Amino acid sequence: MGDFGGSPSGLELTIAVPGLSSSSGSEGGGCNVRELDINLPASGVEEEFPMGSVEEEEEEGGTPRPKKLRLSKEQSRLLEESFRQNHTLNPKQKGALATKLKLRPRQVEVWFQNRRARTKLKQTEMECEYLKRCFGSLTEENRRLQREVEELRALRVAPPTILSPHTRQPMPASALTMCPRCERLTSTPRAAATSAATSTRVPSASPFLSRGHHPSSAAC
DNA sequence: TAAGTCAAATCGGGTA
DNA sequence: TACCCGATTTGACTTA
Repeated sequence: MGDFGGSPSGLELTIAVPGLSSSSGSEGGGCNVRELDINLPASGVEEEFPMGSVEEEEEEGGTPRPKKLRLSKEQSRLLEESFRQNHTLNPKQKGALATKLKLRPRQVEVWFQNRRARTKLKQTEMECEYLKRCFGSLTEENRRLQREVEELRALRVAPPTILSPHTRQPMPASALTMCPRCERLTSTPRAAATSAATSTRVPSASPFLSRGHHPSSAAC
């Protein structure tokens, strides 16, 4: 069971979560319940209202009437249909629907309340799943950035002397920028030129130097 | 047959 | 006061 077209308990979900398609579903695996048609005076008890109606107190010695209403498929279908059109009912609609379904208005009202609750619960579950996934990817991203920070800190402890690729002169770290595409350190020709005049450091290799980094990047 | 699931119904509080 | 909502209870039904 478990979809809207046919299922009495299918949930209509409209959650707007990127990358999530609303999979309604599943629930009520056991809705192949015995269709006790509460509208039929089968047990000779009720005509208008199925159970718990105001006027019917238990008649002694009679066949025990079902204690709990199970809506027929047709009733559920009509209720679902009307729920799809409107998630709340005004008193007029409620009365009309109740008459149509041969239920008490209160029962229609309760059905809509429970239906709204189920919809909300389902939406909350889906949001929860989505947020879990967000948390996972953000944790991963955080780890990656932490590693990067540590690597950069290591560079600061023993400041590398980087040769300008343009002038072959050592340049200060302040003249370096990060290429946003390939995430390597690089320098602008202007910075390299100015650094050439001031720096006197001995060259050493750096794994972050822009050797072979992305050539078409703007920062490169 | 006990445990689990689903949905109808109830209860109590908040609100327009 | 009627209505809604969240929490809870209750009973029908399924499943392991």
